[in-house]
Amino acid sequence: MTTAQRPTLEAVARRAGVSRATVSRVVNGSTTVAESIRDAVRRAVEELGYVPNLAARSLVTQRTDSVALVMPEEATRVFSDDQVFPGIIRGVSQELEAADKQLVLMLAGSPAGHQRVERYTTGRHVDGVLFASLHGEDPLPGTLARLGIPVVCSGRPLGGAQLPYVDVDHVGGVSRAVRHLIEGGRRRIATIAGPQDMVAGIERLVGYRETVADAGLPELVAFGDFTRESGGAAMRQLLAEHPDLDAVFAASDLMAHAALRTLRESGRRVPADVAVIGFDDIETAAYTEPPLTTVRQPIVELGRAMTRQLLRIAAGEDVEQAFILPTELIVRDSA
Amino acid sequence: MTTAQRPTLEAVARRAGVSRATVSRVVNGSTTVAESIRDAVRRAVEELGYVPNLAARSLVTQRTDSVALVMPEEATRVFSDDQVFPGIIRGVSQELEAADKQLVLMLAGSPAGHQRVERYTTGRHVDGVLFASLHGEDPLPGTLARLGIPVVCSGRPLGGAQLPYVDVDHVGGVSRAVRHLIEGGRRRIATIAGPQDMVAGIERLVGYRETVADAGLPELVAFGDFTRESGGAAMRQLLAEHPDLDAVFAASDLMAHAALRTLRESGRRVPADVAVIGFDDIETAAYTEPPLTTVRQPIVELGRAMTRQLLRIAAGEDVEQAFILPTELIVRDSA
DNA sequence: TTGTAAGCGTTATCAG
DNA sequence: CTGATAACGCTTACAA
Repeated sequence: MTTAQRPTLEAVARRAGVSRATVSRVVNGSTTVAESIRDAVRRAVEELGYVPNLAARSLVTQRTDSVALVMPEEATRVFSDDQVFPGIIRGVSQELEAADKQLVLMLAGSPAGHQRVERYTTGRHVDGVLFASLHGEDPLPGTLARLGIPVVCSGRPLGGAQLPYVDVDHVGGVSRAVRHLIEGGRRRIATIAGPQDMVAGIERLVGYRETVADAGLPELVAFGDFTRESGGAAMRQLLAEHPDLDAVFAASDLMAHAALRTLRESGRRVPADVAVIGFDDIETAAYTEPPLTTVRQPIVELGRAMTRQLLRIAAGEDVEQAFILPTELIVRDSA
Repeated sequence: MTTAQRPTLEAVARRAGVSRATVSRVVNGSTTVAESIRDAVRRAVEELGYVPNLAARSLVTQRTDSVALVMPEEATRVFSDDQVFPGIIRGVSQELEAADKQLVLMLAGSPAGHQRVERYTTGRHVDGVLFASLHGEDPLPGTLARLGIPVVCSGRPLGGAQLPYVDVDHVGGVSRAVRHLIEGGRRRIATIAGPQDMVAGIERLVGYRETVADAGLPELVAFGDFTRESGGAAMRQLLAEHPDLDAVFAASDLMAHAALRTLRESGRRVPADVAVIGFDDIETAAYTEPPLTTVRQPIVELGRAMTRQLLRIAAGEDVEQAFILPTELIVRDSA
């Protein structure tokens, strides 16, 4: 260890011939410092390569200038080629950078991981916590909120907790997609629904159900968990149960992708025999065979919006409990 | 703000009827504490819901128990459906969790972002820094190493710095792939190379060049930047310049995916007319049309290996400068 | 084995 | 506008 002693405020103060307090003021941009002294301090900081010790600072300010982003991990999908989580990370990261805060990423898959997250976040080691897409009714967000720690979730928290969240308009997007199928003359429209322990899975199914019901069409439902593998299985099940289906809305692009392949293997042409629409608009969607019509959700923007809300809460502002971003139907060749 | 005063060591000490030092010992697992006292302290900790203040702790220990993972961001590919970066994040995260350290994620795209990273990491706010796939000759890793801050890179650092790194066997993997093409009777084997300011791009091209040269075959090269879009353009260029090519090795699966589509649009059949092999083995590879033969790299393991090396360095151990993980050819239908 | 006490590097509160 | 000085919560010699 080349313990190149880092310069402290003290060192800078000596060099600049002022007190620690003054250096602190300059470093923190206080305006009540004489021009000449400020310059001298700045020079000393520069020459010594002084960088504030954040631990010392946060010990007294009670802030850490860091924010945790908690993601469920067990699901392989977190980092499969689904771009949802990476997109959120990116949006969060952008917004945090603008606010000069650090992103602490926590994957909470295993029970042990979940405990770790709990200990860390309840321990006030971060100024706020962002939850990405929870499964089931996780009590942690509520607990944190009760402790006064700023929290924002992506997706309405299940279990009825009144926590601020940001989400996309699932129902509207799905409804738009299903209506597109109906307008295209489809009458036996099936859906490959997502997991029913996640808001995204639940709401997209609601959107499907409402829309086919409004049109007086039957419900043809199979379930998946957003992954390709599950999508393929669900598609096979649908074909077995309803060989005459003429359209499928899949609650994720990955499932839609697998459905495309399953349909091809079963001898169906897309979209001639069966129209397919997905949800997400991942990059792959434009490259499937045929290119996938899908519902785009502004995922990076979702991450940014979550972060902005969190920072506002941390700053003591009031924010609306729900913040919903629009979705958009991207029409390609599959429907 | 429900400033529910968090209990401090002091509070626990009072409650347990011992000194702060003793509580500290128990909390940190010192063995030199009497059984009975330990239990009493544990109970007090439990009852008060005490969680150590990390800032205070790191102020005295000079450790932060956190590690930074720096990734270039400007490239859209960081969070496109390329699974490289997410995979690394996951591996790093797993290993860090085992070591009970936090992951601080830093995207260093813009010059401003890069500066932020520099300030933060040189400021010793983390116990070590992991660099994921740098572009060009970034001086930062070397600077940090000189400051005595543990550093590990993914991929041999360009510019000749003697820094510890972990990488996969690019050359071996590509060589294996190209030989597979040759064994399949291909003689006009082209490559869509990656960016030449990244080790992965450089080494994969080297692997191609060496192998075709050994076989006395011509070099047919076009460049991309690992993205789908660039892969499509490169494929078109190759077809224009060498309409008689009978195989393509693309330095990334995304580029291979786009090549597949471009070949189809040009009326070529894969693999009948042109065989295609990619690199990465992203999940999508199994779902392309036709399914993509590719070189698999153990990307999560890469993240884990980087982290393990970093932790060893931080613990004062010596580590080998290069740690290379094997790659594997996954044969599907495209070649 | 346990307690005392001295910092760790900042910021914040007062005087001056 | 500037400088002492007291926290902030914890670890760690050193004593007892």
